[in-house]
Amino acid sequence: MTIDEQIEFLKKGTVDLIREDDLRKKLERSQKTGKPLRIKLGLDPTAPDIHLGHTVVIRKLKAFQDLGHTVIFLIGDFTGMIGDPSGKNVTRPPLSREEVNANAETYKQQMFKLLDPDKTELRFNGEWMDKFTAADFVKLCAKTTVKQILERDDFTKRLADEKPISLHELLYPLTQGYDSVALNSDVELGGTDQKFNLLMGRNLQREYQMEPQVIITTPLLEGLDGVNKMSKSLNNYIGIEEPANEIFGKVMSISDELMWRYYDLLTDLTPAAIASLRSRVHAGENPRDIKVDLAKQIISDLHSRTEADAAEAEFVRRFVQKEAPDEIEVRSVTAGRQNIAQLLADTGLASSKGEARRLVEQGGVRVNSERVSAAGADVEIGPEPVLIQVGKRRFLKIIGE
RNA sequence: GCAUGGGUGGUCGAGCGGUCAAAGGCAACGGGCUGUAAACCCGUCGGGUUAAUUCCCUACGUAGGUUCGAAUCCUACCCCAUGCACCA
Repeated sequence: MTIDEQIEFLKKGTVDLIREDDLRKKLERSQKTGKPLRIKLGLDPTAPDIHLGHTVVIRKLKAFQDLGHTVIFLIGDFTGMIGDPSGKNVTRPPLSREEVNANAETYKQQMFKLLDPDKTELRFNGEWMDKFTAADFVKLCAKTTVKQILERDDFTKRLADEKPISLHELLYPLTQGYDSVALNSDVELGGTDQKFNLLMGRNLQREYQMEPQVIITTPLLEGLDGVNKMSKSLNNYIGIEEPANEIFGKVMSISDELMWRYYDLLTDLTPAAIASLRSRVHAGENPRDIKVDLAKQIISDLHSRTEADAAEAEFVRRFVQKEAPDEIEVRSVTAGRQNIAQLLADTGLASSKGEARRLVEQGGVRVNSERVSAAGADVEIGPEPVLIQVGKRRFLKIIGE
C-alpha cells in the first residue's frame, strides 16, 4: 500500500484524526527506517469484560498491526485509582497487584481474538507512576493550567450544573497524558469520549520536548437499543465472549437502521460494499437476510465460520420454525402433582410466586408446548421429562424422582 | 463551623398528615403485530396469602417522638451538594 492508501485505510470509520500530516510524516519515516510505530491504547484495570463497543477501536488497532506497527496496551493500574471523570464513581479502591494481573490476562485473552499477540506489548502505568515522588507530581502538574483542564466538556458541564468535581479528578487527564510521554507513543487511539485525554497526551509530549502523538478517535458504538452507547451497565451490549447463539439472537434484534452502523464499524466491508447492500434493501430485499449476514460476520470474527453457520441453523429452528432449542437444562424435583406457579418459583424460572402467577396469567407459560391458562393449574411431574417454557427463550426440562 | 437545599422503589423523579405499595418517565418482564426486526399497541412490574383489586408483612437516610393515623409534623444523628468565612 502507498502511504496515501494506508492513510485512507486507517481513517475509515474514525471520527478525529489529529493531525493527518503528522501521521503521514510518521508513516513515511517508519517505512524508510523500518521501525514500527508505537500505537497506544489505554485500558482501565477493572471490568475486563470486553464487548462489541470496544472492538471498534480494537479493529483499528488491528489495522495498524496489519501495516506492521506495534500495539501497546497500557493498563492504567495507577489511574484506575482515580476513575475516569464521569460524575460517578469518582474514586475507586486500588486493586491489588494480583487482581490487576488477572484482569490484564483476561484482557489479553479477549483481545487476542482479534489481534496478533506477537505485535502487541502489554504495559502498566504503575511502572513509572509508582516511582513518582510528590515533587515529580508537582512538576507534572506545572505543565498545564487549571483553565486548560477545565476546558474538558465534562468539567465545564458539571461546573455549570453546580455538580461536584473532586480535585483528584482533574489529575486524571494529566496522568493518562503522561503515559504517552513515558511510552513515547506515536499514535494514541480511543473513543471520542477520550478526545480530551488524548490531546492532553499530545500536549504533554510537546512540553517534554517530544514529537507529539497523533490521536485517532473512533465513534462510540450504540448499544442494542440503538440510542445509548453500548455498555454493560445499560445491559445493551454483546459481550465478546458470549456464545455464538446469543450473539446471533442479539444482532437479529437490532433495528434495521442500527444494522448499517454495525456494518460500518464492525465489519471489514468497504463503504462501497455496504452501499450496495443498502441499495439491495431499497430494491425490496428483506433486511432480515442482510442482518443474518452481519450476525454471521461478527460471529466469524469472534468464534469461527462454522459456529456462525451453526448459530444461524439453530436460530432458524428456534424462532422461524418455533421449535425448542437443542440443549435444555434438565432439573429434577420431587415427583407428583405440583402447582405451576409454585414450580416456576422453585425452579427459578420466575423470581417469586407472585411473578410466576403473573407470567401464567399473561399467557407466557407453556408446559409441553401447551399454554397454561390458570395460575392455579397443577402439573404432573413423573419420570418422563416435562418441558416448561417461559416467554420465548427460557426453557427447562423437569423430571420427578 | 455557619447558611441554604437535599436524601423516596432497578433508576430518574412526584408526593409533603389519612383515599400511598407511593403519580409519571426510563429500564425490565409477558402478550400482540412482525423479519424473535425496530417502532407501535395491550398488560405486569416489593414479598406472601386469597374465590377476590382478600388479608398480612416489609419499604420512603438512621434512631426516637407527636398523632386514632406519618414518606409527609417534631427531635437527634448520619450522609450529600452549593454558598460563605482570606483577598473585599
